[in-house]
Amino acid sequence: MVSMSSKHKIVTTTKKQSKSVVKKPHPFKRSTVHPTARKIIRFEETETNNAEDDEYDGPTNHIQNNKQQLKLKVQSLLKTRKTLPVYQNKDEIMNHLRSNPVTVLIGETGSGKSTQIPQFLLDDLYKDKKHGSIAVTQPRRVAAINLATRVAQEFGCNLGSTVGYSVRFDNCTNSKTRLKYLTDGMLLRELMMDRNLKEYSVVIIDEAHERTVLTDLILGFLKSLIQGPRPDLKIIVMSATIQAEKFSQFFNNAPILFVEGRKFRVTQYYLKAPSDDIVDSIIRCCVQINQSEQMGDILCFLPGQEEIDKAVTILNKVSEVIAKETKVPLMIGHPLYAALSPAQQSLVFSPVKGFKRKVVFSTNIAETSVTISGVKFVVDSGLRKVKVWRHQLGLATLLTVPISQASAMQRSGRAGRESEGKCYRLYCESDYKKLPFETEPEIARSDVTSPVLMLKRYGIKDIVNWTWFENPGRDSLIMGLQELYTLAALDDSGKITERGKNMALLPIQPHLSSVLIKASESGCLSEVIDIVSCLSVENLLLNPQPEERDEVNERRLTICNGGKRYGDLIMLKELFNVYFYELDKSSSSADERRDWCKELCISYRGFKNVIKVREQLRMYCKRLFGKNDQDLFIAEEGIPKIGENKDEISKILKCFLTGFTKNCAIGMPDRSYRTVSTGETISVHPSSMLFSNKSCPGIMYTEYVFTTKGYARNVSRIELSWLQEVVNNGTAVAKQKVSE
DNA sequence: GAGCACTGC
Repeated sequence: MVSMSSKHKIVTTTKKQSKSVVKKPHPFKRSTVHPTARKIIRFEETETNNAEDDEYDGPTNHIQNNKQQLKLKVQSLLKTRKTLPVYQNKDEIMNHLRSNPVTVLIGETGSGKSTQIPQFLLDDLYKDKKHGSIAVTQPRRVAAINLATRVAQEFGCNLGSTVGYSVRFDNCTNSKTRLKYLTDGMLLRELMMDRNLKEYSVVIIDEAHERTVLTDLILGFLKSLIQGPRPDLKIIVMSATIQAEKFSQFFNNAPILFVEGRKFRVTQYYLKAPSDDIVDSIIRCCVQINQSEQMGDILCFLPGQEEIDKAVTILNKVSEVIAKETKVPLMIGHPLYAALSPAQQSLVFSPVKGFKRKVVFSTNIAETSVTISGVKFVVDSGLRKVKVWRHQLGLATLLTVPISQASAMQRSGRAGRESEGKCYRLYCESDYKKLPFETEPEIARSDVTSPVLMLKRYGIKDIVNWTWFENPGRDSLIMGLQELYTLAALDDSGKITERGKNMALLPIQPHLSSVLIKASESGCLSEVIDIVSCLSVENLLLNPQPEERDEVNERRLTICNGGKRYGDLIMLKELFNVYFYELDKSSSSADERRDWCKELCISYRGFKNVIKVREQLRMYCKRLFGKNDQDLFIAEEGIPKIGENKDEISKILKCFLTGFTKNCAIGMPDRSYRTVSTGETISVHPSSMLFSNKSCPGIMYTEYVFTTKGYARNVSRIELSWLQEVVNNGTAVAKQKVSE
């Protein structure tokens, strides 16, 4: 038990799952777990696997049940609720929550904090006939939806009535909603529209320990609210690990409550000497587990796709040989990372049949976002990949770095969800002790242009001294402010401009917002919306396997005549046109579109998201710029053929140039490119349409990434005269704003 | 001739 100073109240809980309910597993037989334990884990799970995520496809017509059905469901669920640690300590917890404006609640996995506490508070609201509703924020969409669904059942209402949720593209609430689960991005958006959050009497920040940029921002806003216009607002910070002190101190030493969860013991094993080949070590470890341990699946954490693909290939080769020679289970290796198609991802959830053992090689995705049942052994490389933003250079670097102790704990915990487990750490115990306690928060290594714009939109004058939960640092903030000034979102005095206000409301990064606004002034909004939509969807263009790379490139080039000459932005528009107009107009089935995506190695699911983003952007543009359907739909008469219209292409690319003036490089006589900002050499990324085209006078790119060397991604050809034009106009805009 | 973790509006 954790000991804390007297100001902190400790709530211990009821008996842990006793050993007696877990039958001792027979060697090489899947261990049996007490049915109650399984139930709790399943019901309490706030996360879900990506297979379900794939099923989820935007606004859904949720099943409406009648009162009798709802009541029956409530009764059947109540039994399970009563076994939850939070439920059993209800009175003690509620006394604290009632008597303190801010409470930090540390609840381990399986404690029931995310489902039960909001309901207790809801009961209070009704009992006391109080106004206002409860917001519970989540870092992920799926979690918000699943929690709301579960809690609506427990509470006995239809989803979207008293209990509802709100995530991008899907608002499932009505005027009667009193308990709302929402992503932290959604709450920030609500804050922009209603600065005092007057709708709410309670705000709960769940999973605060993950320390996403958006969660950190919300914490800052909440503190300024309770110190100012909303002293009555009740705040509960929920976290899974021990960052409690930091949260407590931020909120003037708010009390900390501990609620134990239900989890099983995980034994740790370390290497005697450090490993120099992590893939080799991980394979050896799996083979060893397979030979000496009881049945149960293995989950391995590796830093990235490269190591994972390598490990899967080796394991599946080795495993077959070993299983033939000795009487051990056949190991089946599966990769798991975000860039895999949903179908490939879902393979990790299907249980293996027969005398086999599933081995999943995963990135960090399995640390929080995806839960795989049946895992009894975790093998941890102790490494992860992290994107670090260098604000001085305006460039992102992708580094492989050691994880933190908190992260190592989280990874090993994945072995103890259903029964006792084992965790093999492929590093020395002495090295473990040298690891940082906590992962560096995201905001400290991210581009803060967008957060700064949000604060400016909210009316914060002194950004550096704002109530930051974690101040990203003066230099980083000043770079953000400068960036916004160049985008004409701020004027000379640092005040937000009308343009800046619109930029803050658009659901895309500031640079792209700026491009969109320029496009609405230049009369090419419809085309630019299509391209921006493609750019804001991750993993739209997948990497072809090496053996089919040339073939896929050839196919893409055949379709994209404009892209061949003008680069990747125009290519995206050409691909969009085929997907949206040609395939649709020939009334082709979904299958045909799916095949087309497959042939070109494009994510089908990604394109569906592109359509959603496009719809949303069109709606915002109508509202913000007073555009009507005609402005937007004018290009839709007939099938647009962007590749044949030179003037149109220049117009579009010039719009992008206003947002990415800094991201340009000039062609040198030796055919290399030098950036306009620092004069450094930059290479066109080999995935670009312009990779083999060495004759551009200049290039513009939306991303500058350093891996083995500096690479420009999403590259377009530009004329040097355009650059001059835009720079002149840009200063003109800034000057005009000052004189206003 | 590269190869990139994860979210969110």
